Amino acid sequence: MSGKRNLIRSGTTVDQMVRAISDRIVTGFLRPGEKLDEASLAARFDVSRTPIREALSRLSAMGLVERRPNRGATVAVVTQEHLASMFESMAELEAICARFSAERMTAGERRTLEAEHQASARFVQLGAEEEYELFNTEFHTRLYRGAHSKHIYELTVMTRGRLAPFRRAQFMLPGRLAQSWQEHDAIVTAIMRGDSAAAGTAAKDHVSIVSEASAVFAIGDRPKGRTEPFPTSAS
Amino acid sequence: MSGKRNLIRSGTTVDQMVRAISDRIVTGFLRPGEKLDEASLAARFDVSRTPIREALSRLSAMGLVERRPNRGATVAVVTQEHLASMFESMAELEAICARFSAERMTAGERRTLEAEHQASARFVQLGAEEEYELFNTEFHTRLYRGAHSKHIYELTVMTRGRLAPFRRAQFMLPGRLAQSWQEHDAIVTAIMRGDSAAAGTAAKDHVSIVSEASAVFAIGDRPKGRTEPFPTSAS
DNA sequence: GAGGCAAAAAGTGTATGCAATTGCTCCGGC
DNA sequence: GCCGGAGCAATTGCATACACTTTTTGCCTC
Repeated sequence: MSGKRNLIRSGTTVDQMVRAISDRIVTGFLRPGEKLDEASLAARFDVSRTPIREALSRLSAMGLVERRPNRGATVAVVTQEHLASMFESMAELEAICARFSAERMTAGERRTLEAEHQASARFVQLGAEEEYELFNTEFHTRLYRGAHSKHIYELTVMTRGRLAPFRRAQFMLPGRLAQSWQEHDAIVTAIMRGDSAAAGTAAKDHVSIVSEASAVFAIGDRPKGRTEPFPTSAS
Repeated sequence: MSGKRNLIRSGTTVDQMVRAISDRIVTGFLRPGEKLDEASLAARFDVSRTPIREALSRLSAMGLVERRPNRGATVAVVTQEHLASMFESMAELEAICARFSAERMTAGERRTLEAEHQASARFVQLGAEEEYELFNTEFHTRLYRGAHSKHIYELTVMTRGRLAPFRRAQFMLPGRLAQSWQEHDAIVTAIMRGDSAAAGTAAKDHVSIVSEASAVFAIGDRPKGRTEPFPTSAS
């Protein structure tokens, strides 16, 4: 009743539903294991069941909800173990990307990577977390692209997307910005040297540290009812 | 018209459509880049557009078709490069699984792995390709499970599923059975020793060789109109 | 004759209604 | 008192109808 969808910014209806539902899951408004009734959701957002169904499909593919035929959908229960497993995978994937980047990046790609990385030092000095976070995403994307392997890229981006809800607060920790830059520096240096092994381990360590900083934010541990909006797409 | 769906064995209608369409893609009856019109497909299989749409969504998630909003779906064009990228990813993923298996498998898992592997030697002697192929799938699944990392497992199984259409003929090559067993043996030996590095490289090499044997079978290279049935699910 | 605009046709996206499956409750039997 | 089955309610799956977007086609203008 209260959900007037013409207020929410556009895109196809399904996209809106995906955003709306994933937001409610990620913010803890919908608790893990909770049943997602199609009719209720449709009524809640004032749309028909059709886009809800498709949204649930997509969310299922994203790993945020689980669907069983003829039995409806529930909010995915992400255990501490599963979360750890995802971070672990992320570390391995980033390591692969870094290794491949060290071997395969073109001269131009290397130049840009290094230049942008050096430029980001400014954000660290200023303590500009917002801007650094933005750069950070771009930095990693550059690494994924540099691997020159479309499928690795897809796997990595997908995994990052699944992890996005859990890593929001990583730069809140004091000194994290400077440390992150140092870790990036190790990766960049190794890549510039073409040292794939070093690049791989540096990348893996980088993610592992982020992992530890974020592990506290498992969905199940979050208090109910948080409603502030934030982007769920990791871009 | 000709598509009597009550003859096709059961499961939900969407499942049938997924099977039917993916079969037609994989057998080359539907060519890469070809437009998939929802209405036509619905008429062809004598169902409504609703399950067709959901099937296309799933196939899109599987990577077999590509969808663009408001512009319909097309059969995914898998280039030689993309295929190589998938095999490369597969090699890396299997390497990770093997490494983790070497480190984390329980005593029971190791015992079973070794026992089953030894038992499979019999299939090699007999030249029982069918049975060996079945065992082979199970062997690799055991490896993925042994990594004790749910997300790595998911990524690996997903990638294997995407590759399944392209690796059918790998055991047709003469001597491939025996060679495959030898490669498995190297992996198993390393895992039993707990030598994760050796297990990783052995697994990577194993996949790389399979990759070379299968690379010829890119979808684009296949003649049109092949209709013999074969399983599309990699189980 | 070429380019562009507009209207119609084709096709996707969404809504609604009906069929089928699941899970539950209630009744009867052991 | 407990277990099992039949009927019923609730919910998902599928079909059909309608709305909107995109693309094509044909006409008009330059």
